[in-house]
Amino acid sequence: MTTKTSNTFSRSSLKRLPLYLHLLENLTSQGVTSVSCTQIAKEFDLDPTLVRKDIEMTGEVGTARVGFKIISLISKIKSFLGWDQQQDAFLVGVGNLGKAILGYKDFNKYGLNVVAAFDNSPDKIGTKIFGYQILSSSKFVNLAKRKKVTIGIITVPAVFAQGAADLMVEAGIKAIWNFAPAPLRVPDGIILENARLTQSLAVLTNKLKS
Amino acid sequence: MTTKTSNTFSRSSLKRLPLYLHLLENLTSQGVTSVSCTQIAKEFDLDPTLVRKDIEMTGEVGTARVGFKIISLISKIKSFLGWDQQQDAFLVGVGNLGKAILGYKDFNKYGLNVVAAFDNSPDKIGTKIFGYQILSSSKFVNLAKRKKVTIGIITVPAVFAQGAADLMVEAGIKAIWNFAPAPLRVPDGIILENARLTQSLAVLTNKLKS
DNA sequence: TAGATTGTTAATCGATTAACAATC
DNA sequence: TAGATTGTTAATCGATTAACAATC
Repeated sequence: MTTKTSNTFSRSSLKRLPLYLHLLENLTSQGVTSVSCTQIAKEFDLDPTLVRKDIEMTGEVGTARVGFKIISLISKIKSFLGWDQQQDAFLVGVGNLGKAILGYKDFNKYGLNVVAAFDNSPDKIGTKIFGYQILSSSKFVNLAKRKKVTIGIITVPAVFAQGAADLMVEAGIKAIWNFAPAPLRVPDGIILENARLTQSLAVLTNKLKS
Repeated sequence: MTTKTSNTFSRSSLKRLPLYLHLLENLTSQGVTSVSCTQIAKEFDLDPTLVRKDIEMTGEVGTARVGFKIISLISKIKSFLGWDQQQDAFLVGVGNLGKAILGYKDFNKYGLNVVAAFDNSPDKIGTKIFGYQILSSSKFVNLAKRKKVTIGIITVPAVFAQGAADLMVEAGIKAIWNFAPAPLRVPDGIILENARLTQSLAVLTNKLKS
């Protein structure tokens, strides 16, 4: 097999990997050392072949009749997701959701290292939240360039979201994790990942109605 | 066309509707009264036919050469998503994320009415957060039954998530919105919607790595 | 009218599932 | 060895896109 140059994987596959990872870590803590696709699949009501293909994507190879070595599989998934090393991130918008993210220390297990938080409100600038000194958004671009920050997190209200995204693009940020319920326009080459709670809620409330 | 008895719609379609809704509301506030699928599609880089099918799902019909009446379309989408009336919800787990949800007043635009919040920690029980009196989890089942609450929101740490879900099922809750990064087991018939931030983050960090 | 857009059917594409030989 | 499981190829399924007649 030749190595693909443009590795683009399906969202669906990518989103299953954290589930597997969680299970694998639980199994490890129980002393289990190997696992089969059949077992993983049963846990999440998936087809074993699907799990096998997801794992294949990470580069891990198994052993017939035995399955996969959990320790090795965990490390392959982490490295495939980029969770084996942390990327520096700046957060813009210290409202309730912004605060929640600042307070969630586990993100560093998921490749994310929030290093600074910004806001426009004079009430917030200068205060400290979960150890983060809140900075004025006007300092964003210079600081992000200087520190070569790669990820921007947007937790501002919808109307300010595009402005925040523009700042991030200007600052040379490579990926934006957007929590604002607004459609953002970013240039080609900038990775944009929307984490819109209302979309998830839409699925729930629609099903509830039926 | 006969009316389907078991209306189950694709997640992908359902998740696009809130995007359309947001745009339509913006257009309305600008005084625009009608819109075509082509316009909507362009806004989100989608195929116009896809948008047309999504809209068809809501039951709205358009006019050839003119498009759709925005006011009517908005109301059809809202009603299709169940956002034209609110469902009562109880939240369990008043950590950072739980607080953020309690503080986000806009959820009532999305069919969700958070009426009470619960926690296990004696430090939190009895305190007030964003106007919500924090109650002991031990009161959850009785209160939820009495008030006929339909939605449960789980914002506890992963290890307590299954316990919270079990409480909710016992209390006769119909749908669970789960923010804990743990796989939950619920009986058939209970709607489970996972809002897992780590899945979204996985897509972002993987792309960043390439 | 002319032509943009709807509504609808057919084609394509990609993800999931099934089948099966190889293997430990 | 026997048989469970991997790795891989083929079939299916569902979502997206293309094609096109009807219509305002």
